[in-house]
Amino acid sequence: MAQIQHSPPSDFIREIIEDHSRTKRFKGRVATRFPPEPNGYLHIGHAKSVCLNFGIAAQYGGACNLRMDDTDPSGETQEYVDSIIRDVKWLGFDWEDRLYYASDYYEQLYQYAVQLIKESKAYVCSLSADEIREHRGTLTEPGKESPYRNRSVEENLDLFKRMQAGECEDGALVLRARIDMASPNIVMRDPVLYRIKRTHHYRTGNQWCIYPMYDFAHCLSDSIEKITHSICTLEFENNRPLYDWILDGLKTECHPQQIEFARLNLSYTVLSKRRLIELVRKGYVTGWDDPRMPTIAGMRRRGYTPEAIRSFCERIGVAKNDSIIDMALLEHCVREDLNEKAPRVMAVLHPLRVVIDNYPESRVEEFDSPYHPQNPILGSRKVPFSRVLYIEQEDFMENPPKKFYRLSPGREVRLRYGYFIKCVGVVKDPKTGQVVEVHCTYDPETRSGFAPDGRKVDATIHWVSAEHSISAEVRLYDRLFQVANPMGEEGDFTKYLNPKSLEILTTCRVEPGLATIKSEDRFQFERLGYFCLDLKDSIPGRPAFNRVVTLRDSWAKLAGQEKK
RNA sequence: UGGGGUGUCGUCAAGCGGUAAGACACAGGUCUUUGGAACCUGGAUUCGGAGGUUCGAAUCCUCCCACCCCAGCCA
Repeated sequence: MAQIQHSPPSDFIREIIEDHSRTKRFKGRVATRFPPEPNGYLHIGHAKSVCLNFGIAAQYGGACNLRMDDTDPSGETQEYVDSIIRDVKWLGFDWEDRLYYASDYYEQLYQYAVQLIKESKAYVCSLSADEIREHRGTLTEPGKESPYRNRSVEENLDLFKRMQAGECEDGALVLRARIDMASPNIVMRDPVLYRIKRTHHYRTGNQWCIYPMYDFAHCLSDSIEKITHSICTLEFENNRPLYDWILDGLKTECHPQQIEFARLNLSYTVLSKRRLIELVRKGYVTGWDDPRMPTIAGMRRRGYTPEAIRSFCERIGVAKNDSIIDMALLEHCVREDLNEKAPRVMAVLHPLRVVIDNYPESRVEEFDSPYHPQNPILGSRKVPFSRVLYIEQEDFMENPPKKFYRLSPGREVRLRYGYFIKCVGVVKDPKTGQVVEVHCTYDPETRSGFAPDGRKVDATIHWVSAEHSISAEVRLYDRLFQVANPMGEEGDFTKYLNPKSLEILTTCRVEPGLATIKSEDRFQFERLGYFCLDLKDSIPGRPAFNRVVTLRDSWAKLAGQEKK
């Protein structure tokens, strides 16, 4: 099976890097980093950034660091660090020994701040948070200078030391950059560099009570790690002048180039950490790894493969346009990957009892059934066949419409890997009129799947032997939201949650071979979709499967059109 | 009504002054022991709009319009 070859990715960021290579801007060196804040789980949007940063490093012979951007102790935890490490690794990337923490730079960062003060480029401000906001001005009006802006270097040094020593209340003092209160760019109006926060830090404990702000910590962390290209999302474009101002002011040896790209948006879901946390906290989903979540952990549990996610991240491209990618593309990537490598097995989600009237009561046959129609390397297994079977309720219709060509009274179909059967009667529930059992006859001459007389059959349906199949739970997942862009609609986004995003089926029957699997391997349940064993919820003898994605279904499309 | 960005098919996205790639989606068709997969075909006379420069403009210039980001001691 040929691997799908995609053209080598090219985008404006790689163009910039190649330009830098030509002009020897960084002596031809390329170093990137993926810098998540450990205050939540990674999602598919992060995956885009991970693939970009690690991908670029690999492509240009450089390295990509994994850095925890942990500069705000509230909300950051070791659990999140662990999940990030697990997820990036699972995605298939390797940072070798380059796992860094901004919190490991606190001492250096502090010294840099002292240097800035000594050069009169930063000052300690005694204004309250409210006052600072009032002084900041608005989008159209310049700000006012703080009355503390011209404290002497000595006083600033002393005050900053006291901040650090824990002599002040939270919020009493902040360290600010002395830039320009009249700047049209609000970020440059004497931004706060350090704040006092007596909060326990998951790594440094109570060692520090002052913490650097993002703008101060990030550029310097990049510089300390000798990053060449600091790739981030568009909302930081306004912050780039500050990034450069700090590094210029400190005359650091390494001054990385910040480059911004558009963050990923995906239709029918939300991709902001705030919103995802809300879904988890308020119990709309069962956790960060709920298979409906767009988190790496959720998609993994759902059954998405790292290869599919990487392929998706490559195909969506990298640009500066705000965009919403169609979820259908992600699903396509998942199908494309799973089509190639998922073994085919048979499972009946909504069982309908079928009795083969002319098949001997106690007889059992085994049909050798290949795991993959195009790839014999995957091998085959034996599937037991007997007089009583289950087929999919949907595969039988007593009064079929024109284009329905599965089983119905008087019609003949092929059982996958087995005989032709013909419907000769139905048994109905006397109360409801529902068909509860279908009677068929089989043609012993069609064991090969073909009739010696050359007659054809319109459909092939899947089945399991009633006696030999095992019971399973199957969860059918659908899109989390009912609307393509929940954040673009009126009111609270949770209003648009899809009430049918999860359907739990408890009466499914699967072929016996599935009783013993233990890994998170994915299968194709023939004609239904791709399914993945749920390690968390399976119990011995009763597996639970998550539907990764359906197969493309032109019948459903047809049937849906006729309803309209 | 400041500053920073972005506008090319339904959704993404190439294009870098020489006459609109590709992918997904969609619509037809071939094939088929999965109504799957695979394969073939179809689609922007036009690039947010209006002017201008040019033999020639999605690409250059001018003006206009729309959308996104910024007034956390979050990142």
